Amino acid sequence: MTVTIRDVAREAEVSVATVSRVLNGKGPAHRETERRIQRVAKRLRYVPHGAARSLITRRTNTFGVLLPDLYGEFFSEVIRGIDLCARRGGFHLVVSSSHSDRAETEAMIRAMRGRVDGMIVLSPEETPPDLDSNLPKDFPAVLLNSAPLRGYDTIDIDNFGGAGAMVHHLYALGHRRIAFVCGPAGNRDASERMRGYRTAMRTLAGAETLEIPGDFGETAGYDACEKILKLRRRPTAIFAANDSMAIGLLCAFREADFLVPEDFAIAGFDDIPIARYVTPPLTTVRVPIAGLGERATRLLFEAVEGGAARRRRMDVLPTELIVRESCGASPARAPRPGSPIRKFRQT
Amino acid sequence: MTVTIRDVAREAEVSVATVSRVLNGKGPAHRETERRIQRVAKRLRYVPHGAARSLITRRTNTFGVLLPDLYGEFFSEVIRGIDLCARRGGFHLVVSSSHSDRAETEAMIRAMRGRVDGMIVLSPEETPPDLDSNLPKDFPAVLLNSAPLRGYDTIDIDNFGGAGAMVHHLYALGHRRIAFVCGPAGNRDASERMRGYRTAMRTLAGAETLEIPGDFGETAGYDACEKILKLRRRPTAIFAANDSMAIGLLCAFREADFLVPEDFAIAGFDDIPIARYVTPPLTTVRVPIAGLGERATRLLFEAVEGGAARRRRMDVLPTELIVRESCGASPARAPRPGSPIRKFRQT
DNA sequence: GCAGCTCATGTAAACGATTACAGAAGTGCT
DNA sequence: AGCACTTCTGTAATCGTTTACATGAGCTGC
Repeated sequence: MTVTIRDVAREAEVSVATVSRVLNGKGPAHRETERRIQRVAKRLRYVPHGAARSLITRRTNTFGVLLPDLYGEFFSEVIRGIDLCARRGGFHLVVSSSHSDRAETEAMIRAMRGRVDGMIVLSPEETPPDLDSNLPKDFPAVLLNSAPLRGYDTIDIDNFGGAGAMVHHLYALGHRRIAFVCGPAGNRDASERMRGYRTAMRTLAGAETLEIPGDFGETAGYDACEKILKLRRRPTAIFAANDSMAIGLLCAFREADFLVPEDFAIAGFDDIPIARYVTPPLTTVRVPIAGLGERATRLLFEAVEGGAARRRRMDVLPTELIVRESCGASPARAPRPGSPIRKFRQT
Repeated sequence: MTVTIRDVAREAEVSVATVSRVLNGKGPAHRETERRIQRVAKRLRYVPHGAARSLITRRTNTFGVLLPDLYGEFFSEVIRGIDLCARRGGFHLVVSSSHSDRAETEAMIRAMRGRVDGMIVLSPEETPPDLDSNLPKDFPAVLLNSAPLRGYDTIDIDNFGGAGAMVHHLYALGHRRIAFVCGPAGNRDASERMRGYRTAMRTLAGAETLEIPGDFGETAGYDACEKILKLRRRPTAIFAANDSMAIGLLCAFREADFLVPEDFAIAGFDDIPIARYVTPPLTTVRVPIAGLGERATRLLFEAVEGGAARRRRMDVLPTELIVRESCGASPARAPRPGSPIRKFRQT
């Protein structure tokens, strides 16, 4: 049906071995034969069959990436980091999202065997998927945003420290009633951020805790606003467990005609690219998202080359407090005289 | 090295054929044998080799997706649509971004042969990549956002019509000097949108055209603001060729203490998810982004099943004008009395 | 005139699965 | 007994490559 190396060989009146050698530039070949083979291959539109090739070479030059979901800027940035680094090493990517169904996730992992040389698994769940029973022994894999798992490299973010830093920042600005909009239950990033929030709040004199449920989506932030406005004793600052929810909050407060940061300080977490472009620009905790993907990929390259004996790594990437305007702490800008916003500020 | 079906067969004291049958649930098998094989397979951590399997079955259950770049919300939405539809049909995805280098793009296309059953190629360039010489004859492929290419299904967006609709909307709001922030040169979506802008402007009495270069990135929008403020004769409305640039504009005008929509009306194109959450919510042209991916995938399924004889399709998806607040035309909301924003509005 | 070399090419064995076909064993029926 | 039939299992071909090894031709140098 489709044209194979045999067809090229027959047409060019040589053996398949010669065709293979010529097309891969290995071994010696007569100038004339070479040209003939190239010409025939082009005419027949011959494209080598990847599966067949990687079956014999035991190399796919491909990495697998397993994500919980492809939605949102966070994941797209992670993939971007991975892709950048992978292509630099001449590798392709198989991306699969698993929709947080455990059985499906593990089925996907199995399906990658023989198609990829290594995997990056982004598993935000509290307990990482069972790689051991779904992958051959010593299969190179790196876990992202995950609890450590023996036998595999893991990369984690300092969610705990980042959340603590943000709480201290808000406290230093004079806020005492600081609400926290939680992430989804069972999500490790979410629970670590919450733990950071709680721990920090406990150490601060006069700090009043308030936790509002959420799920990392813009809508959850939007809904949280309503809940907050119903309270008798409203918080003065709201710390969302991620930027998407913070943006939802921003939007909701604007619609309700409240001002940020004057009426409420709002902070996020992640520093997704859009965060600096919203109004007001979002104070947040920067997570080196693309860097995360890049580092994972580098580790994976090491794992693929290093073999089984290699020592596993367990990195925790630092986060960084990014102060913009949504909490009222940015360095004062001089308003253009006579601009409407100036009057507004004087109100 | 890694465990194969032979190892399982040997350990379970049966032939490889039996192991294959049992593990795939095909053909009859003794209860006892079945259990034994399952047990051995689990103990040995046997995972079938994808390449080997798909070599003989001539099925990979995988689609390839070729993107120009993984950056930004647009592409992540497209992939999401594709993924959703593909997984519904039990298919995986190989995603590759090609960084707008033609040679690399075509190398990627070739590399997919034998690894995927079909491809979706998102080629925003003016001239689509040369699929014919890089794919076997009759290889199923769908082109997205592309000029029609014979032999392949193509899906396009009504960029021209959408841009025209936006211009008419702005004109109807009283704007006459309407600037357009262009997309990157050589990009088809960008040039079609520009063509729509120009054509519409030409038909409208008193409309003054102004074109500012751009590249679809937030920064380009940001920079466009500066250029506009330097003009003696400033436009009253600015139509950005995509939402990212519109968001950059929003941010820049806010920093320069101008008001949107009071001082400048700003419109975008795409309706990326974040567009309704920025301040003010962005008036834009909705492109059914995820739907685009979904439709492409459905076509691809058809192409894979339908074979070569199948008639190729050439769809153009409609766009929709989404009126929010960034052009001042939204249905008036009643400001909460006494809210600071109210005073501000009266200024 | 032949060993020894290089160069160009062919032969055939992998790689790890699936599956058509055949064979063996058991059962029921005439 | 013999036959047909079912049920289970094994043998071996196959998918499309790569590559170790063999082969043969042509050359050099003695």
